[in-house]
Amino acid sequence: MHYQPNTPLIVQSDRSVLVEVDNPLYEDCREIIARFAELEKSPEHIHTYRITPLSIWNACASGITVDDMLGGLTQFSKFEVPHSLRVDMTDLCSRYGRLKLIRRADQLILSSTDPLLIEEVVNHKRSRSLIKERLNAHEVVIPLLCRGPIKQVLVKLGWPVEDLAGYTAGTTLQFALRGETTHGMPFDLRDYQNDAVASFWAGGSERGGSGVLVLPCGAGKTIIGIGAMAQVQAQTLILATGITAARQWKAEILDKTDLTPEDIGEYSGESKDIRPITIATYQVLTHRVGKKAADAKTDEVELKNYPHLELFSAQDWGLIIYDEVHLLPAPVFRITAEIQARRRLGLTATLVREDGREDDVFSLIGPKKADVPWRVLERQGWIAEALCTEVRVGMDPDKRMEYAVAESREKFRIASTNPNKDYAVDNILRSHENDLVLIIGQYISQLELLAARYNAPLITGKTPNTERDRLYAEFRTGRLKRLVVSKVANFSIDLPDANVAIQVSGTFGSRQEEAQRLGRILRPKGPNRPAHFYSLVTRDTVDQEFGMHRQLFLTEQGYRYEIIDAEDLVDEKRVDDVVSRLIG
DNA sequence: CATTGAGGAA
DNA sequence: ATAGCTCCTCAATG
Repeated sequence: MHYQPNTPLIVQSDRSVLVEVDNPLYEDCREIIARFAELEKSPEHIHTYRITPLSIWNACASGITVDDMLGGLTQFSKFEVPHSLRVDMTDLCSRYGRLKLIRRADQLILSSTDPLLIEEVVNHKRSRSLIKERLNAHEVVIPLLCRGPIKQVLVKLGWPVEDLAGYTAGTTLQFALRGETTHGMPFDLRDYQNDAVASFWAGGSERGGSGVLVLPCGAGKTIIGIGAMAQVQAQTLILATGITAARQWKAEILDKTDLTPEDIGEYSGESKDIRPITIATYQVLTHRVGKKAADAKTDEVELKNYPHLELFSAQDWGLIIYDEVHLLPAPVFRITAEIQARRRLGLTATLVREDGREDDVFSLIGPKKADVPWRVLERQGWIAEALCTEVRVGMDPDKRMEYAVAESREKFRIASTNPNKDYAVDNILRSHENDLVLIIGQYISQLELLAARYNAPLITGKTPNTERDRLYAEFRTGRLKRLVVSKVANFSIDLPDANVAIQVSGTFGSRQEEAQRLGRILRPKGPNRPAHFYSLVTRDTVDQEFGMHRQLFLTEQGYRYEIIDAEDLVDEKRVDDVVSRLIG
């Protein structure tokens, strides 16, 4: 029976793992367990991670063995790792790859060395209908079109399939990466970018060529996508979240490769241009015709209602890139199930989806091939060091009364727009007078007040694009030092970088959003010039609870929030003096 | 024929 | 579990 009082972990048989944050070994420990466990809760002192089947299988797919996992737990665990958990994890790991999809002649075959498992698949009512014929005790034939659906079903039954059936090459498109950009800057993939491309491609024609790469904002996801394209050398379909992202892809491809504008088409609401490299928006693909709200209650996606999905078979694509795979909409899952013979690359900052379809990403796009933790890039100097602070603000008695009697959805708004947050912003701004500051929030009315208070321009969804560009340009030159932005900050790619972001309100617990917003300030600022991220929450309200949930993802990435009380920000100067000075 | 704005969907 | 944003389409403007 071993006992190590000074290590930070408590490992429990219910697959939960508790980590002491204040332990000196915390950092080392977190880096190891984050590879196969998901962070569930992150209050001040003890964080809870959970080992899930999917987190284990993703780890297996990125090359981590059960010995690595158990070794990591044992190294940092105070008490002996429960025997039942060892057995449990060993079992889960052994499930990955117990079923394999292979191709023989023109047939797609599901095979296993375990005849009982084949028996189970043949008999289960969910998988039965996807089987064409039984060959022998170890093999069944799957119709070519069921390659996606069988994987989807089996992962839900607890049997993740390793897909070794290979890919069609697609129409060849030869191009080369440039040694320097159009601006004459030397260009080369960074080491971690090369590694990411290599892990996507590893295993050659069968294993390599489908999967998800998890990378922080600012790590150069497009560059890695371009690296993968260069590896494949075939016509490529790229799916992006929006039209700005699509154009960003085009600009990057033109800048970093010898492809010309004629090679690249945009398929969006505005233009339906199909070229050897085509970049489409998720939105245009999910646009449907015919029946409207009436059939919305059925989950079943009728492909004929989505005419633009034909884009997937419009060309003989050799690679399909899914940008921001955690946002992939349902109809795109549906069509992706049918094109499993095409190489697929998913790119994302987080595998977590708020809709819980992580297992479909796993089955249909592919398992996680690699991830690069944010803190690792920070240490290498590719992204800025960030200091995150949660500022807890009190609420005045009259507001507290209003809050107490309000409906639950009103409570959120009242707490989020607590007027005392303004004073906290005053004080934060005072310590960042020479910095470029973004003030980000969720309620337009709150932002209007703040914009007026600091005489700073406000950008919302209805700000015309020309006006946005003008303000962005001014902010970039530094003539304009503070900018108030609404949720546009979550989408707009050309939003300039700042060193300071102050979040005055945010969406209900969205980890995604918090990550996006922190990403805004992560461009390197030089040594000893950290970026600052402040998140303002109203003490003892739902605002504080939601704040905690939003922070989960960043904590998982290794960021630590300092918690301070707004009252401590106030120094000898009166708040009113500060305000008048800022406005005047 | 471009640009602009309203309305709807997710 | 909101409010907000984006992108779609269609129609009206100059």
